Formats: sequence, C-alpha cells, structure tokens
Amino acid sequence: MPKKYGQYCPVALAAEIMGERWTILILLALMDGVRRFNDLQRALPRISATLLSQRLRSLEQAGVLNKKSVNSGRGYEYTLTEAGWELESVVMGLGQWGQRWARDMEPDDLDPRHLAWSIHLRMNVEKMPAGRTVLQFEFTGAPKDCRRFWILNSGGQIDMCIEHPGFDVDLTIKSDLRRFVEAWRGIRSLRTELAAGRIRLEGPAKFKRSFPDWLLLSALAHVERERAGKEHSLSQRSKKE
Amino acid sequence: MPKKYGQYCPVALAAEIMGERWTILILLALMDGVRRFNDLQRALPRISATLLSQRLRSLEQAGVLNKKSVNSGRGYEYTLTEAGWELESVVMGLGQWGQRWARDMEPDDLDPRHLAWSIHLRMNVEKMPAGRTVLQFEFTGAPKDCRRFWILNSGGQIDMCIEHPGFDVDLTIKSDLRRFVEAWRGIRSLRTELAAGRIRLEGPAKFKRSFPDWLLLSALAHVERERAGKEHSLSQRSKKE
DNA sequence: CGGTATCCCCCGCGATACTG
DNA sequence: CAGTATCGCGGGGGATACCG
Repeated sequence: MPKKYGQYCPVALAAEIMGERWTILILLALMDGVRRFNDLQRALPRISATLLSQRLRSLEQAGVLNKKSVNSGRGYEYTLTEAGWELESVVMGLGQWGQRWARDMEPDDLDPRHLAWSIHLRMNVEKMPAGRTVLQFEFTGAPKDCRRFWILNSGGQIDMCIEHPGFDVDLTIKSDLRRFVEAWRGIRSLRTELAAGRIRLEGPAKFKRSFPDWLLLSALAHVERERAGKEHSLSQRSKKE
Repeated sequence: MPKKYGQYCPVALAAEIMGERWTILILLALMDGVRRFNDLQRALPRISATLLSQRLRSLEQAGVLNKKSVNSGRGYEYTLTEAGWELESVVMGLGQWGQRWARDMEPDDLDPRHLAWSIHLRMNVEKMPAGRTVLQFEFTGAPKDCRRFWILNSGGQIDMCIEHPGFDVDLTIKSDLRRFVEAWRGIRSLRTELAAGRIRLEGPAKFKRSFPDWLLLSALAHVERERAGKEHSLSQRSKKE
C-alpha cells in the first residue's frame, strides 16, 4: 500500500503512484511496448524481481495496467490501460526535461545492460542487410563483467545478448562507454566521433559505411541540452588532444 | 543523496528528482507562488520540517530552485529556476491525470488544513466586498481538531487561520467535508449542492448570493473525471434521499 | 519565527529460497 | 522460466531538542 499525502489534491493522488521509486521507469518500458516480466527486468537491470512484482501489482490496482495470463506460454502479459496511456505525455515530458536539465552522468549511471536494451529497441531494421547480422559492442571504462554485448538482427527480428551468441560477428563497435552514451543521447555527434576515430568500427567497409543508419539513437537525442556540464569540458579537452 | 537507477536515460535522471516523496508537491506549491518555508509547511501540512528542509536542499542542488536569504526578515526565499519552471507542464499534466483517473478519496485524504490553504490561494478578491470579510468554514466528517477554519479578506489581502481570528464572522459555510471537497474539485456542482442545502450558508442574504463568485474552485475543476468512483454511488444515494 | 542536528524506530527493499 | 513468500538489514524520515 503506497504511502499517502493526506491531500485530496489530484496532483498528490497522482504523485502517490508516480512518486514511488521505479514506477516511472516501469511505465516508460511499458510505453516502449515491453510486456513480459523478464523483458521488464532486462529493461531495468537493477530492479529486483520482488520489487518489480510489487510495483506491477500496485499499478494494476491503480488501474494503470492490465495483467493477463498468456494462454500459450507461462506467466503474464502486462499492458497499459487507457488511464496508463494518458500518462505517456507526463513521462515523455519528464524525459524532455531530463535531456535538457538533468545532472551530468556519473560512471555508475552508464550500465551497459540498459544501453544494450535501449539500442536493441531502436535498431533501424529496414536499413540493415537481409538475413542475419551480428553487432558486437566493446566498451572501455565499463565494469569488467559487462564490457561487451551483442545485437543480432535475424531477418528483421532484433535481439540482444549479454553472453556471446555463438555466431560470427559482422561488425564490432569500440568506444569509451561514456563517449558512446553521449553520442547515443545526442549530446555529441555520432558521425563526428566516428570520423575522429573516438568511436571505432571494425568490419567490412560497406557495414562500416552504413552503420550510422542502423542506429536510431535515443528518442530524445534531438532535444537540445541546456545545462552546461562535464561533457563540454571533455569535448574541449578532446579538441586539444 | 538521492538513490540512483544506474541508467543514463533522461527519464531516469529526471525521475531521481521527481520520484522522491513530496518533491512533486513542493514543486507544485512553488509554482503556486509560495516562497517561504513556513508557507510551504502550511501548503503541505503533513511534511515534517526535517524532510522539507532536506528536499529543498536537494532541489537546490539539482538546479531546480534558488535559495536566497531575505535581507529584511529572517530565513530564506525559495524560487524556481528556469529549469524548475520547465517542470510546470509535467506537474500540471500529472494533476490533469489525477483529476481524471486517480483513485477515490478516502477520509484520510481530506485534511482540512490543506483545503484551507488551497481555498485561500484561489479567492476571487475582486468579487468580494471592500474592507474586511471573514468567512468561517465548518465541516462534519472531519477530525475533531480541525473541523473549522477561517478565510479573511482584509482589503484585498487573503489570509487563512486555523485558530479563530478574533474578528466577527460575516458568512459561515457548513458542509460535510467530503461533499465540499468534491464540489471544490468540480466532481459535484457547488451551486447544485448549495441549492439542495447540502452545503449551507449562514449570513446576510447578499453574501450568500454572491459567495459562489468568491470561490474560484480548484484549478483543475474543469477537467472531467473519467474514472467512475464512489462519488457516483453517493450522488445516486443522495438522489434517493 | 525559520530552520538544523540527533536519535531511533519502522518498513522498503535485496537476497535467498521456494513453487507450478 | 515466471514469478511469489520469507527473512533480515539499512536508511529514510518522524519526534524532539536545539540554535540564531
């Protein structure tokens, strides 16, 4: 049972839901089309199963999502209700604000598992070669146990792996993690970083050439950042290098 | 230090701030023009001084508000920064959602102290008599220690009191608390409740007549509620009475 | 009045083990 | 695999006292 504010105010009633830890991010994932418990955990690598379960239950109670058992297969599917979808503008508004004004990223914010999930949601399949393509991402400046991940396109179906998928790699992307995330977020230009060799590609020339078209970048990449931060000083340093 | 999500995602970074208990309501109060610590406590009767202080500090750190010492007088003034004002659409969006979809109010949500604060912020001074006018609100269905409060207009300056202000009362408003709050929120019609005598006025006829114009109602009263709730069954019962 | 430091309790949450 | 119960701890936050 969520804690209450003792106010009839609609903002307070809404804040009882949205103001609970993780809830906003769960809603964002559902808005991205994620429906299964396991996928929610992959979208939010640091949430525990217990807590995710609790939050889903209270969101169901609040009338924000529906939980339906899946007839073929185990478990449930979680989908937003009409009320849930009406929170989309709020969540997106928060995202825009975050892109413009949120604090600078710290090393701990750069969990590559979440990055992998985001990327795999926003691959531009139509620009990719038919058949199977395997991308390998390799980062410096990341925790040892998740320096690499793989994105697979198998005939239009995109998957992500934390473990090596076993197939041959078609294209490898190497970068400092922070730098790549800044490009992903639109704080730096991906093409500039590629041209300068600070994000490096290894593989056939035709893949290297079209790779920038495969990656759609963060949905908020086009929103201009207002808050001047560390990334500026970094980019000035890199100019001096 | 707020808990983090381990994600670079702008929504997550923004949610670190907005997802903390009370923060949204503090921002709402600031957007209503409240600037002083004490007034914030009156707007949010159930927050403790300790916690309010903490939250104000972390909002300052986040670049959402400025804290300036007041030259004449003690204490500080808290005002939103440009970044803070850009959260207005998010907070208002939440309010709209709350008005449309939030759960029904329970008795514990009806704290009259917060109601008094809201009302005093939205009195239509220009429609009120010149000079001093004293309104007394009396509720049934409220906790003993706050069944009454007073709203004063002193030459265009509106104040609220929890204790009897000492002046003669010009108009008394009597109602069941829940019913009045539902009228305030626009879930019921104030004029209908007045006409039916379920919200009663006591005082000179000219005041009774113009009272509905003095009260601006909640800023969200015009937003139509979608979620069918207890208030409907209540209103059906009242029709049968 | 306008806040800040301290103490201490409670519950939110992670880890673990469990079930269909 | 897709979740759910149980247990134990850590810290968030309320009460209180204190300071300017």
